[in-house]
Amino acid sequence: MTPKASAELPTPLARTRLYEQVAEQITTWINQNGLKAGDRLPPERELAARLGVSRATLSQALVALEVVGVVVVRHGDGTVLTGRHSESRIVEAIRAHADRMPEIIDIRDALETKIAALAAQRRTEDDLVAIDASLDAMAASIEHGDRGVDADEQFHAAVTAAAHSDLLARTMREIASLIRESRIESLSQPGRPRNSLTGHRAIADAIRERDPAAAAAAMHAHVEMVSDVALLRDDER
Amino acid sequence: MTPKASAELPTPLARTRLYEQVAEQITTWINQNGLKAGDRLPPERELAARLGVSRATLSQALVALEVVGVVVVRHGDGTVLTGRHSESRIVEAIRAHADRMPEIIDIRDALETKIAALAAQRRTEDDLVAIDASLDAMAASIEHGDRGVDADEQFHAAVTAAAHSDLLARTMREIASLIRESRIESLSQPGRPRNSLTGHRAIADAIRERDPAAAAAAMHAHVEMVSDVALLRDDER
DNA sequence: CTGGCCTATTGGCTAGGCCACTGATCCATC
DNA sequence: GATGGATCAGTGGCCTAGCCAATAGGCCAG
Repeated sequence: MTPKASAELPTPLARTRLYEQVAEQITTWINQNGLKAGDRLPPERELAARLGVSRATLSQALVALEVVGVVVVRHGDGTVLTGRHSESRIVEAIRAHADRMPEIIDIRDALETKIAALAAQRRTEDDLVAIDASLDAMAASIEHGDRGVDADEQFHAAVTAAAHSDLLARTMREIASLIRESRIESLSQPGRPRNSLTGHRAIADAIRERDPAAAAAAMHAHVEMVSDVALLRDDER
Repeated sequence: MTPKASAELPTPLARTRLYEQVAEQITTWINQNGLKAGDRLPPERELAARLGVSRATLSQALVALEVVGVVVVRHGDGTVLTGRHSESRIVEAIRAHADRMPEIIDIRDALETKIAALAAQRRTEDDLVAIDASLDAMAASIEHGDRGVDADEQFHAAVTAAAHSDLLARTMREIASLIRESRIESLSQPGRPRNSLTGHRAIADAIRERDPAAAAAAMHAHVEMVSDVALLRDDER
């Protein structure tokens, strides 16, 4: 059988489910009206009527959008749009718990310490150049009275790159936005940026010397230092 | 503001929607029964009845699982499992690179070492009981000439729970399937299960003694030991 | 101004039902 | 024997109708 089947005649036929179309319509509507994070969708009953579908179907569409991270449905309140469309599930879950700063520090410590150690073992000359550049950028930034948030991120990114581990890098990226928040808080404290820079230099030196243990220790100390701002807000740990 | 915030009163309250729990149960069930791609879920009517929810709710759960890519629901036919489970983007990316065993070990070392240290600080008596139970299970399993893969996972899960960090636990879960592969490989080597058990005991003891440094060291040694099977296949590290 | 209470609004979930699709089987036709 | 149509059981798609539960905001007593 299947004599020729030359041309692609069979055309599997795109069978879409209603909820998919509804979800599509909703996102389109959102974009057309330029709705932003925090804005509310109409009540389910109304929206369902307006779209000409049952509430059950609309509900499925909302579940889909919720899973994808476009909206968050709040019982008794309504359906609101989320900002950053697709953060990882991890991040969403944590953000929901609000003040998880201690946990963020924990995982950051876990990952960055290992990253520092690996960087010390694997760094190339190019990696070193990138790290040094970020150090200079931070120094200059502080000189300008800036907090050096960007340069700080740049440094950690450079070290992460030097570790040459995709998995670790990706995982760091997943929780990056969470870390960024704690970073800003920390660097906002007086004198913090300069202390942070000192910590960075110690880490960079250890990496330069290819000393994994020292790099890990320096990074650990750095993360600890950076974290106590969080401890101030939440001393139950 | 933030008057005291002493005890953990606020209790953000984990409000989960029913469909989420249902989806969770289904995936759990899938894993427990070792269902693979192409296998079929029971009919909606039956499954709904078995789970004690309405068909509408089950349908929402299926939509969620479909969006995440776990299953594909076919009108008139049934619900079938797809290949690549609901693995995170990280996992997918890594798996694409196939032999990333070394990286898996890196991140596992990073996370589990920290988890062990935290567990030593935070473990409750209940945690200890769970850990000991997994130890016993593994011993019994080995006695039966088994490889003790399940008990091994149980142990690590118990330790992770003892660390009391959602973020860390979730991240571990994200890469769990990756780790599982390396685990099976390792435990398949002759004598490995017994060595592994010894390592577990050392970790458990350190946690019992509330000695974070020792726990971290023991876990690190354990991960290293477990890993050299990977090194055999890939010594470029 | 605080705290308790009420109520309208809005989502959560269920029950039950009919329709549409799929696959297997049977059968008439060629 | 092969082909194509009809049928039927099983399964998902979607709907209607309705009650429950959470939220926010207003009102009132202290």
